[in-house]
Amino acid sequence: MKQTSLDQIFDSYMQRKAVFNKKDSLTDQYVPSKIPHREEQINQIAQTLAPALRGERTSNIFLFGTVGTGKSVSVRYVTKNLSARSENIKTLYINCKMKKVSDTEYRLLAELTRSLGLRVPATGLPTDQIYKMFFNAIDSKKQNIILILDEIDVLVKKTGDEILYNLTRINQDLKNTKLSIIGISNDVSFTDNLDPRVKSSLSEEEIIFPPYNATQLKDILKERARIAFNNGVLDNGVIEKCSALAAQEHGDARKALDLLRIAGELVERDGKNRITLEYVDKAEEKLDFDRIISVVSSQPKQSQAVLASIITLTEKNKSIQTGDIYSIYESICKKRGIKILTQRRVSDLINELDMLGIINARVISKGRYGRTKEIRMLLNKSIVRKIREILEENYLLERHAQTKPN
DNA sequence: AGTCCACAGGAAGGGCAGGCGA
DNA sequence: TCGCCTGCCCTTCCTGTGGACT
Repeated sequence: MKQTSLDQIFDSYMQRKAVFNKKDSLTDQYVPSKIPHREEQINQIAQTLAPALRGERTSNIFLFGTVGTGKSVSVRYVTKNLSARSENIKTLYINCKMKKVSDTEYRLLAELTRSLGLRVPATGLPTDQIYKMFFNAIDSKKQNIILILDEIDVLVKKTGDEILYNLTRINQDLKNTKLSIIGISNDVSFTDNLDPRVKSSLSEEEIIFPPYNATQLKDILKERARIAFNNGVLDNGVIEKCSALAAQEHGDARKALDLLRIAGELVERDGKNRITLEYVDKAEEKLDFDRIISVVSSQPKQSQAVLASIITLTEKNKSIQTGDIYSIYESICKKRGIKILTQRRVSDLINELDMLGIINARVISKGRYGRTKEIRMLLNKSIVRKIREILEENYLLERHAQTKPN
C-alpha cells in the first residue's frame, strides 16, 4: 500500500466523529459500577465474603449458570470492592479453560504461584513440590485469600477432582492465611460427578445465575452503551436487536455485548458514524465467522486432515460415518506424506471437532451393520468455503478447478 | 433368542520434549 | 551429563453395545 493512501486512511479516521467513547466497557474484563438484575446474587456473595474483613475464613462458594449470565463479573465486582476495603484481602482469579496455562493440576498451581510473584518453570517439577511452593507463597503472611476458579468444570473434566480435594483441605495446614474458594461453572450438573467430600466442602454456599431474558439484556446493554458510545450513534432498535439475538443464545450477555462492539467497529471501518440494524446482522455473521476460522487455523495438522476428509465427504452429499472419514483420511495422509494415526485416535479427533462446534457427531446403530458415529457439518457454505481455502493452503485439499456458483 | 457388525470409548502405557537439581 | 519429573500425543488392547438379521 502506498504512503499517501495510508495517510488518507488515518486522516479521514481522525476527521470523523468517533463512534466509541469508551470501547473497553463492552469487553468482558470491564467491571461496571452497577450490574443490573444481579442484585440478589451480588448481595449473597458479599454477605458470604464479608467475614474476611475481620480476618475470618469465609465459606467456599459455588456459582452456577450458563455462559454470559454475569457470574464472573459479579464475583469480580464484589471482590474488587472488598479488596478496596482491606489490604489483607487478596484475590486470585484464574480461568481454568486457558489452554496451555491452567488446564492441568500442575499448570494451575504453577500459574497461581506465578501470580503471587514467584518464578515457576512451565514443566519439570514434581507436582508435590509445586504444591509446596504454592502453599508457602500463600502462607507467607497473615491474610485472606479468595481464590476464584472460573470454568472449574473444564478443569475437573480434564484432570479429575483431586486438585479440588487438596485445595479445599489446605486450610487445615495453613498457619497464617485463610483461603476460600469460589468455583464458577457453566455446567449446571457439574457437581453430580464430584467426590462427595469435595462437593460438600466446595459448595458451602451455592448461587444460581439464571439466563437473562431479552428485557434484562436490554437493560444491561443500555447501561453499557451509554458509556461505550458517543451520543447519537445508535439507531433505534439496535439494542433491542442485540438483546433479542443474545436472548436466543440462552440469554448470553457476553454475546450481546460482542454484537454491539463489533457492530460499532464495522461502522467505524466503513467510515460511517451511525450503527444501524444492518450492522448488527453483519456483526453476528462476523462473530461466527471469526470464531470458527481462528479455531480451524489453530488446529494441528492431523485434526485439519480429519476435517479435510469430512469436507470432501460433505461435498459429495453422502451421509458420513467414522469408517468413511478414516479411509479418506488415510488417502490424504498418504498423498501428503503425513503420518497415519490409528482409527482410535481419529475417533477422538472427530469428537474434538464436535466439541468445537464445527461438526455434529452422533452415535447411531445400524443394527446388523454395526455401530458408528454419524457426522454432519454444522457450518454454512461461506464458512466451509473459507475453511477449504485454509486447508488448501496447508496442502490438505486439492484446489477446486473453479468455485461453484451458489 | 442369539448372532454379529462396526465401531465407541475406557485403561494402560510408550515415547517424546521441556525442565529441574546434582 | 544424568536421572527424574511433568504434560502431551499416540498406540495397543480391550470390553461394550443397539438393533438388523437369522
